Amino acid sequence: MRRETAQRRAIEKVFTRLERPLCITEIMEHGREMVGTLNQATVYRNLKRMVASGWLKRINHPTLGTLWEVADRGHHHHFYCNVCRNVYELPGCALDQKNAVPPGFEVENHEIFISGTCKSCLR
Amino acid sequence: MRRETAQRRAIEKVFTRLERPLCITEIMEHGREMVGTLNQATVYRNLKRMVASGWLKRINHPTLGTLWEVADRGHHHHFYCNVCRNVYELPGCALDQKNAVPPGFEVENHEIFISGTCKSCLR
DNA sequence: GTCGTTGCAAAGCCTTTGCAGGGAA
DNA sequence: TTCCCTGCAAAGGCTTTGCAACGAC
Repeated sequence: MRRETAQRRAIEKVFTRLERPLCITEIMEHGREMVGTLNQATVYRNLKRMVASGWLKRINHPTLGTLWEVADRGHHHHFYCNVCRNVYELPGCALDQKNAVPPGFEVENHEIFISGTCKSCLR
Repeated sequence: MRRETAQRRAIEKVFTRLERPLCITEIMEHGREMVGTLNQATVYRNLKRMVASGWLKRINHPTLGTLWEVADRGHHHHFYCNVCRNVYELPGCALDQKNAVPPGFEVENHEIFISGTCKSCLR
């Protein structure tokens, strides 16, 4: 049976507080503020379980490498600002599913990564 | 000055012959058919130079990890078949650029990875 | 002969795994 | 008390780097 531990609660809190996709370093840093002894192996093990349970989603970002985010946010994609290096969640989906693949192909899944300059950095 | 070597020519030939995105293992295997002593460090160094020179493009595929492909094929994206595990090049681009990002954001680049079942595997 | 390139081995990241001790139920 | 979970250290992939020898020019 699954057990509640301070480490697991800390990791969950990092995600619910920051509300954005996070890399392992960010998860470690913020998690250690709550549990000083928090170990990377523990974090990886918990992330893996949280992905398996469906609570988290693992993302392989072209620029930022591996990120994790809470899965219950509905279908969306990500924008990476080359200036401030923040990741923004893009509402909705701009993929034209009908013309995405040649006839006869069946789409099951897709990922879109957009990069550029965000609103604040453009001003 | 850049020098022509058998290793470099072999790597180039692997790409021009196979005409598809390749992982390091495939490049090594096919390259060794031409240069038996071909070393992985050599391949990585050359791939890096070929990307820097603009001849190759490095792709961080969500499922397959790092792939390299010849860059001069125009804008396109990739389809991964979950059954036969092949990567297909998708002609054109099904991204609705106008509605892709919120107003005030500027798109510079984007990548789309679609997965599903290909035509042959559906039959 | 010069110096860019290679092969080999070692090192560097990121992630996983083995193991013994610790703690939740 | 049970046995899941943690911390630590080691190991496993993938990629890069240091170095001496090689070879293109």
